[in-house]
Amino acid sequence: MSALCDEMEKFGKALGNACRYTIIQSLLRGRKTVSELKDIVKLSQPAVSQHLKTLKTAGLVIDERRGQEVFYSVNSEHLFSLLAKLSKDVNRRKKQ
Amino acid sequence: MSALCDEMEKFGKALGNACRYTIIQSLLRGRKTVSELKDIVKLSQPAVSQHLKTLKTAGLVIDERRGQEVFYSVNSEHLFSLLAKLSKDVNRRKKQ
DNA sequence: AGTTAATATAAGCATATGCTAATATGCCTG
DNA sequence: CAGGCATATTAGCATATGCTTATATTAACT
Repeated sequence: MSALCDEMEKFGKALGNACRYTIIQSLLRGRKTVSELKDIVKLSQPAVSQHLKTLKTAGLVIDERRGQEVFYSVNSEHLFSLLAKLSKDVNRRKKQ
Repeated sequence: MSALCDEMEKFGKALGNACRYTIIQSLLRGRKTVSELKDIVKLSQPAVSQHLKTLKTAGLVIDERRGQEVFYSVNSEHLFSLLAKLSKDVNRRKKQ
């Protein structure tokens, strides 16, 4: 399938999990460390790291190390662009 | 997790599969029967029916029987509302 | 260098997902 | 009502996903 389809598939998979959706929602309110996210979603640290890896692979989050902590934040540009593409598709549909 | 989260999770899972995404894209261009969709995504009929069931459960498509055929089309209202919710979340994020 | 804190990675396992093959259901037509 | 389509459902299986536990990495501090 196409590259866009691939992108959307990753986007969907990222969104298609309650924990990851919660993480994105949290990060939309401001960047957070892995520990902070761990407390929010109430999962083990490795589980959170794994979810963050999935989100990063989907291009939805960005990580930035500060000393021993790693801050995660949403990749707004990419998120915007995905939403824009989706909206475009939906809005230009033929009426039935 | 919340009902919205649940809704988004289903939305994500629905989108998070190349075939289902292709099906939605096709349906956005007009309603189609299961057979037509089968030819488009090049999967077996049962596989397509199963994907359609997933999409229906997520509220993304509507089915309508006409004789022995069943026409599927996108549930525009729900799709709009989901996209609107997502966009709202993304747009009201705090700048960092 | 040794220790501790924060995070990442790996291995293992249970459950979920996505297919196929087989069968059931619903609708039309003779 | 028998036969044939179109679609749905079921069972079974292979692979993917999401966790846990254990271990590795990276950075700060002494």
